[in-house]
Amino acid sequence: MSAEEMPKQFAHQEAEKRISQMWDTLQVSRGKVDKTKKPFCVVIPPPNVTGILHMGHVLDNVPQDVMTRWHRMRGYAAVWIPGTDHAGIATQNVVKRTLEKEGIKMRDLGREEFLKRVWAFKEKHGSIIIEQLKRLGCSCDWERERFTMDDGLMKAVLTAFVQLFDKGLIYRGKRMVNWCTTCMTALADDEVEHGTHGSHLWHLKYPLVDDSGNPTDEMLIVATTRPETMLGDTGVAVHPDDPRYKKIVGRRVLLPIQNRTIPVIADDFVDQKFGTGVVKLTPAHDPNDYQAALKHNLPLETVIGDDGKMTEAAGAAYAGLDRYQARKKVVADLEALGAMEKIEKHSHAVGECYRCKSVLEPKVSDQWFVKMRPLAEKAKQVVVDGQLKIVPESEKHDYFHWMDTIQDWCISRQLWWGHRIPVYYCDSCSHVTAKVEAPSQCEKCGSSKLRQDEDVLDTWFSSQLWPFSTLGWPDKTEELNFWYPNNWLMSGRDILFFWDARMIMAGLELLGEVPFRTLALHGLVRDSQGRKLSKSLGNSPDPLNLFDQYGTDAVRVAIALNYPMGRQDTKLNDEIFKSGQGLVIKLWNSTRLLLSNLKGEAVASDSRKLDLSALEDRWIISRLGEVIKTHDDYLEKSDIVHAVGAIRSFFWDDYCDWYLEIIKTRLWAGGESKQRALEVALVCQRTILKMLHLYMPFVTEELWQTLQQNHITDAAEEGDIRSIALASWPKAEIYPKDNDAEAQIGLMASIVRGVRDVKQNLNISLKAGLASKLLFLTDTARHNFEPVRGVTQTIGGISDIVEHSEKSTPAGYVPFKFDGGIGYLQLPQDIDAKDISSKLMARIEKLQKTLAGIERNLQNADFVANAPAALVEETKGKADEMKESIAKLDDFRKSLQ
RNA sequence: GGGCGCUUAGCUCAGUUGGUAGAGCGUCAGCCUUACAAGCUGAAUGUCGUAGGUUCGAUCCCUGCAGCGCCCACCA
Repeated sequence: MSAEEMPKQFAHQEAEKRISQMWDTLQVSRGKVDKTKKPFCVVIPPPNVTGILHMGHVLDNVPQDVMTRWHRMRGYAAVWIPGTDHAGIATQNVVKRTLEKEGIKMRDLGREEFLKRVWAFKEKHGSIIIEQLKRLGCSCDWERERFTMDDGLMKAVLTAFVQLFDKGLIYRGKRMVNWCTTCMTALADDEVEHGTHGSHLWHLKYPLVDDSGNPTDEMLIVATTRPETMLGDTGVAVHPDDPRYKKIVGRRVLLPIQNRTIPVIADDFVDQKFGTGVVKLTPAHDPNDYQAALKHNLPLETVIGDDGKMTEAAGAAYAGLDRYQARKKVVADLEALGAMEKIEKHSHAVGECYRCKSVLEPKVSDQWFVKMRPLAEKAKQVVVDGQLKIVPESEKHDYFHWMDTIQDWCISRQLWWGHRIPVYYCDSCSHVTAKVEAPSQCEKCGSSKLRQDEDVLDTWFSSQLWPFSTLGWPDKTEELNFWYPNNWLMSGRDILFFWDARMIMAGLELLGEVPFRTLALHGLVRDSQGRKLSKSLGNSPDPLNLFDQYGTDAVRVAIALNYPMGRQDTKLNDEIFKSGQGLVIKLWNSTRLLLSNLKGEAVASDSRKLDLSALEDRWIISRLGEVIKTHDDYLEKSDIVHAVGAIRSFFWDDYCDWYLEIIKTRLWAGGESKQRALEVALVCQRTILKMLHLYMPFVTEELWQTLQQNHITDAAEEGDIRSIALASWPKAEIYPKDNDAEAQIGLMASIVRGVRDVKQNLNISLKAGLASKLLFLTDTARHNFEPVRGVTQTIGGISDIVEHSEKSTPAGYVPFKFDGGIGYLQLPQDIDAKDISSKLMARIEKLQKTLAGIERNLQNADFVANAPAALVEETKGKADEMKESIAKLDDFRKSLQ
């Protein structure tokens, strides 16, 4: 594609597809074990296998792609491993609902048949999210794609279970767990979301009974938020020190409706100040009550079943009723009996299922648990001693707190879709064993009557192995040896505990080493009103639509520039994507400018040996070296916002607005000077493309290819030029820092801005070539000016510049301030003196205000005495300069009258 | 209930050895200047949440308060 053919715009839709194919062909994202290189490994947070791409994925994956591409270009043996998660509850529910639409009930189908359906569903939908990640431009090694239930990972999961089981870190126990009546499974504690609900506090009257069991007139009032559970009450508790109730401890009350008597016990878990200070005890349906019942030997009465409907034990009138219908009926029945003292408004936190949002029931059942204490200690230590870095550091607080207060992890789920727990029970001798391969007979008694546990493992049990299971663990593969620990992991801070923390514990326990060196956390994206993105609100933009509309590069760079690092969340709006698109266009057009000046000629340069005889060339090259360094320093700290921001402002402000404008005259003039300008400009352009490639892979590849086709080469290039993704990362050190050039161009820019300011204010055309005089206040400024005299005239639209050494403002000239001096611009004849005068007055007043502030400081003896001498000097200088400017402006204003 | 974070221009947010505040967007004014009007040039705008403290000097450090948000938590 030559300059003449270069389209005016980047046709992103067509180009992205073509470029993706090219990358596939060149295998740019293939990661290979190469011991001559440094390893770099990132594993993707595996999206749900049946999921579709949403903004959360974009947020997770853009920085991972940036880091992977960066390391690849820097010569690391980089690999980014993709894959998907079987997502137990979520996937099972999706398939279950799909079947229900066809009138098929999961339980009727049976376990085996149902699982066949889920696998079929997975085969059909599993590749969608992977294809979408490709569209996002993710440079994953697609040949290494894994699935948490593929054969290798299945083996890893079972091995992990068996190892932990054999170490005694996994045990089975009867506990009160969180039960979802919709998903019909137990959940771990952190799978519970707490929502505050407006509800009521019902005060029920339980009559005390006399010795022969007959109700008396003495009433005990109990307060409850769940009146339906009273059907399963097996006791009533008061605080042992509560003077109101001390004397009734040990007596019994009559439970209304059920008409049985239950004991009054004393326990100090009761809060005397809450409600009436009397707590009804429903051990089967409340964790506190359960603990109290264990202590006081109270029986369990299960009145709510696994499906959320009342059981037979609730009584014939209630059995089969939904728990909320039962609540209404219990309240009505108690009122009819005169057993309702009062009903108060009350709001309280209720546990909800993180998957289906239905209110959870506490339920006593046999479940499998992981002992977390010993694991947590180690996991905490590696962060304390810096083996594992958490970015931003502020997240450490939450991490430590979680580790400190950790409870055992319930890992068994009453689901079918997942890794079936590899535990075998012997029906003959009751021996329990865990094995990776299903045993055919009991290892203890030889019996063949073995039963495998019915439950499956929590999805997160397999996810926690991801950083090493994807590398082949438990086998000792060369990948595992080379790429473990991973270098960097990015995740939303919402899964810090679900996933990140558990990977750390699992990695330490099973491999004896941290799973990754750096854990980078990001906040969430919200809509323009600050609300969470959700399907139900309809405020979640479909990333694929955004890719179509703005181009994938625009979306990626917009996200990078607005990245919610750490704690803060980021609000999304169309503006950021539009400005991302603006950057794509700017990049495109800057390349067009250079190519249109080539006229098809090849430009072979060597970025190590540029002819930098022109000042502006020295300047931009100096700035270029600086920005590479700045960018890399930021990325080293995982600070993607400032990293990409540094390139953006270099590209737009320094390179486009100043450098390209300055060299235009050389480009038009032709000759040797033009050739040198092109060489320097193209070195910059190519370097900018490389740096922006991390963020905008498609358009930079397209432009890179265009440069290649135009035979624009760099002898210093060390990478594979067939794709920019394989090219070598720019080296800051080959671009000489030039402080003089920076000071000189800085001075030029300052004078030009002053002239433009005057012209704009006086409604003079920017092109009008007016004469100017300059009064230098420092020798440095005088010295720095000579080399930029020509450029200043050209860029500033100044016909002639002479030095002015007198104190007074020359007649017919208007003064302006620049860094290191005062300039005077010749005034055209035809200007409105009155208008200018008032504008000047306003400006003078503003300056005087600032000056007053500075002088107050100087007049303060304490400041002069205590502040550093250099600062005092600097402040004095500032005050003098400002006084000078004010005087000049005022002289000029007077001269107009 | 406990812990943490945030509060800076109209909006979204930067701002570390404490020295009188910046960007992008928006607004206003002027430019179709032969890469880009999705562009260029310039301008306006702030008691840096509030009340104190430390200091010569506080957006920055300390304390109280208010508002907002997040995480954790078995108060029926």
